[in-house]
Parts: sequence; structure tokens; C-alpha cells
Amino acid sequence: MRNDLPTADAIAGKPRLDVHNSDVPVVCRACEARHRGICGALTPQELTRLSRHTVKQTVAGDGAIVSSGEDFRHYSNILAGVVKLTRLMADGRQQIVGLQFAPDFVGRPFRSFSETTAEAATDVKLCSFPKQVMDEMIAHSPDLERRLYQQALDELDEAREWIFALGRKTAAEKVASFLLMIAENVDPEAPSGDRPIRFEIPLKRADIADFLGLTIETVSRQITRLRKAGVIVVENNRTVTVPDLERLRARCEVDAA
Amino acid sequence: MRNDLPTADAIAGKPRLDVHNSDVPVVCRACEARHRGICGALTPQELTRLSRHTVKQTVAGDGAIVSSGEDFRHYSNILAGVVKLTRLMADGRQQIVGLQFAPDFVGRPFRSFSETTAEAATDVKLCSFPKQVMDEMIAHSPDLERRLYQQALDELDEAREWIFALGRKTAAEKVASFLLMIAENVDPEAPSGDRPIRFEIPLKRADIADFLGLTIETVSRQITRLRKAGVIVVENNRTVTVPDLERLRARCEVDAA
DNA sequence: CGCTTCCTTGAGACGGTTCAAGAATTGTGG
DNA sequence: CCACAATTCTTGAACCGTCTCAAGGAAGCG
Repeated sequence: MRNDLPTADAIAGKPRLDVHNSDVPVVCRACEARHRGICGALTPQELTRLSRHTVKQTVAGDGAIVSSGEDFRHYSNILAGVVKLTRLMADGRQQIVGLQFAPDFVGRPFRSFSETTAEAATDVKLCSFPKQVMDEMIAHSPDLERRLYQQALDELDEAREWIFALGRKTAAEKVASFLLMIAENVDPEAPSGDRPIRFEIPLKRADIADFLGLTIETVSRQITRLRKAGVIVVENNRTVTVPDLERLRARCEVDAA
Repeated sequence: MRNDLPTADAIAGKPRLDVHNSDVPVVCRACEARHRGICGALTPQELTRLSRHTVKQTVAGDGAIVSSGEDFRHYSNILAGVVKLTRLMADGRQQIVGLQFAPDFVGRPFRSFSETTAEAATDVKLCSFPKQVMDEMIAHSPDLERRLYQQALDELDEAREWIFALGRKTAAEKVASFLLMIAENVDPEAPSGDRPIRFEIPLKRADIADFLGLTIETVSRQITRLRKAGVIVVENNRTVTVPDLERLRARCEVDAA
């Protein structure tokens, strides 16, 4: 299989050195999912077993990972990139119902069916493995299940955060909240730091709109407003600098005119 | 270890008759949570242990169960009634981010803090127990953890369903979707049945509005519209009959003029 | 019966959408 | 490296759905 892939660490930028690597499959060494992700709950033996069925793959932007209604047979770990979970109505209305980042687990245990589609928002690197093998491991490893449970709870918290935003925030507040979420995801250690934060927005305007329940035009207008107010500095549509995170945070709750 | 456990069925919602009730604590006999809820994963011994710390209580409508920011020390099972999970903004804007029904588990394992408030939407009967005891049981019972995980996944699915509704549905579609959700919750066995379904809406207009991201007035107008169109028959504001569930379902996706 | 709470209905205002045009950016082949 | 096409993003003007404000009616409760 592909064992020459220089995978995961690049994402968080923290290469990590294990002293005792001898038992760990080659493909898994230096993989972020093994530390922060669910694979961290697996023993070297389990890891070895799983790695035998593992396929690493890259999905280009807007490419499908799991299609709605599909009887999927694989789970994945995100090694790099951003995955969007979307829902589509018959008349074309679309909504992003969740965003996932490395090293999140993609899949729905206890079901092989879902109304939700998983698509690559950016180019995405995945580590995929058969549902069947994983399901069996889940059944036998309480540690693994605990990690999955914790991720589910975190996603539930996030989902409710966005329910709140979608239901009660104005367009301006929604866009500010979205940018803040991305900024915090990029740099989790600097929540209150007053040094500028520079990052790439992993979504295009159309995706931001689908995430926030707005139109492309409204998103664009609100970003312009934030730019003109000096809350953000826009480099090339995707790249943004936030000089003062607190000013951005203030925009998430007050519909500053 | 546990070889006498009648676990699996409960998940699928099949009420189950226990022949051997002798070991089960008196308070737990005839409790729905022991069958369909998480307690079904516990052995009689565990059940006995937990029941020693158990308090059954009733919370009147709009009463607090867990307040936002509170360092809560108890979990609960819902025995009857409806619980609303809400978020509040500084300026008073409010949003219901989740609804829970019997026999759902209320609480947030792995955290003792949450931005979310749990309130009684109707009068609610609860079975509460100390977080500490439960956390320990979770740590030692993979079956229990699995049930909690499954509930979390189900809630996540639901949350995403509503993210979709909040982001992309019109007021008319939102109200129809809400009524459908309640109707299906009341009578899960008759999803496609064409006989009329009669039920009580467990929320007042203000709560429906907070759930759907609308105002009271808009909710009221849309209910009136559905009534005038013959999709629903309103008895006394709370009590509603749906003559044809399919007609209601059709209203959830098409903004019928 | 009178109080409070809850619900309905109307008229006008406003935020976000729709429709339309054009600018900026990215990708591609010569 | 440039010319061209495709995609993505921005901006403006008119429209529409929902909100806001206001009043009154119905239901629940002492």
C-alpha cells in the first residue's frame, strides 16, 4: 500500500516524535489522527489490523466523500482539509449542516444510511477504512467508542451553537461568528491574544452562504462591511487577517450598524 | 459478567416484559427509561446502586432543570414531559437549540459546564442522579456508554435536521415541519398511516417561535394559514388534529402559497 | 368575575433576497 | 508569459417575507 505518504502533521504544524514507534504501522507513524484523533484509542495491534484495510486518498474540492442516501461502507479520518456536510432540497435549496476538520472522524456508526452528503470543501486528505472492520473494533474497544462519543458530543455542541446563530443572529453577526470560528479553529491556543491572526478561509462565498443560511451576495456585503470597518483585512478573498480578535468577537453579538 | 442482559431490543423501541423483576429496584419497575432509555443497559446490581442516589421530581412548565453556566452535579432521565434546551443572548434574543422527550437522558458527560439551559417546556417528571455516580458507571459499562453515544448521534441527526430548516426553510415550511415532528413523536408507529392523528402541541407559541427562529406573530399566522387550508384542525390552541399526514408532510418542502 | 397569560390579526417598516451587471481572480493552452 | 475563458466575487436597485408595533380577543385561573 501507500506507505510513503508524508501525511498528517503538516496540518497542525506540530511534528511529533514517538520514542517507541516500533510496533506502530508505518502508515500510522506521524499521523495526527493517532494522537488527537480516534486512532489514539487503539493499541498497536489494533492499529496494525486496521491499517491493513486502510486506504489513503485525496479528494479535490467539491468532490463527494459520502453521497446522500448512499449505502456507505467506509469510514474516514480527515488528515488534512475541510469537509462539509450538506443537505439538499428537491428545489435546489442547500444547507451546510456541519463542518469537519482534521483529525475528525467522518461517518455514522449504527446506520448505513443518511440524508446527509459529505463533500470536500477544500482539497481533502482522507484515511479510509471499511465500516465493517471499524464497527467490530468499536464493539470491542470501549476506549475507541469513548473517543467517538466525545467527538459526537462536541459536534452536538457545535451544531447547537449554529442553531442559535441561524435562528437568532443577523447576517452581520452570522458572518462575524463564522470568521471567528475559523480563526479559532486555525489557532486554538490564541483565544484572547491580541496579536493579529492571519488565515485562509477554507470555504468559498457560496459555501459560507450555504453554511449561514444566507445568499452569496449578503455574505459578500457583510464581509465588505467588516473590511471597511477595519475589523478584518482582506488579502485575496480567501486570505484574511484579524488585527484584533476581540473586535471581531464583539461583532458576533451586537449588530453594529 | 452480564449474560442475562436484555439490551438490544430496547433500542429499537420494543417494550419488553421482564419475567424476573425481583432483582430490580422498586422505583425502577415500570419505568420507561429502563426499557427504552439508558437504564436498560444497566444490570440489576448497577440499577440498585444507582437507585440509592435517585431522586424523582416534577418540574413545572418553564421551570429550570439546568441553568446556563451552572456547575451542574446531576443528570436526569425524562420520565414524562418535554424539555427544551435554550440559549440566551445578552440583549434577550432566545433560541431553543434542542427538544428532548421521555425517556431521553439530560446532561453533558465529560463537561460540568454548558452555555445551554435546560428548562421544562411542559410539566416534566424527572429521575435525577448524581453526576459523579453516573460518570463512574459510564466508565465501567460499555453498554451504558453505547446507549448514550447512540442518543447523542440521534440528537446530532435531529440538530442537523433543524439546522437545515432554520437556514433554508420559509416560515410556512418551518411551522409545518415542526408540527410534523411533534406528530411523528407522538405516534411513531404511524408514519404513513392515512388515519387522522390528534395530539397536543407541547409548546406554546412563544416556544415554537424560539424553536423555529421566528416571532410569535409569524408562528400564529402560519398556523392560521394551515388551518384555513384544512391541513390541520385546531381545537384549543394546543390540541390539533392532522387529517392527512401526507398533506402536512408536503407542506414541509414546498412553500405552498 | 376580574386578572393574567396566551393567542390572533392588521398595518407599516426593514433586513435580506432577487435580479442584473460588471470586476477580480484563477486556470488553461498557445 | 500572455490571451482568453471560466469561475468567483462585488455592487446596485427593486422586491418580498418576516419583524415590529399596536390593539383586541380567547383561554386559563384565582
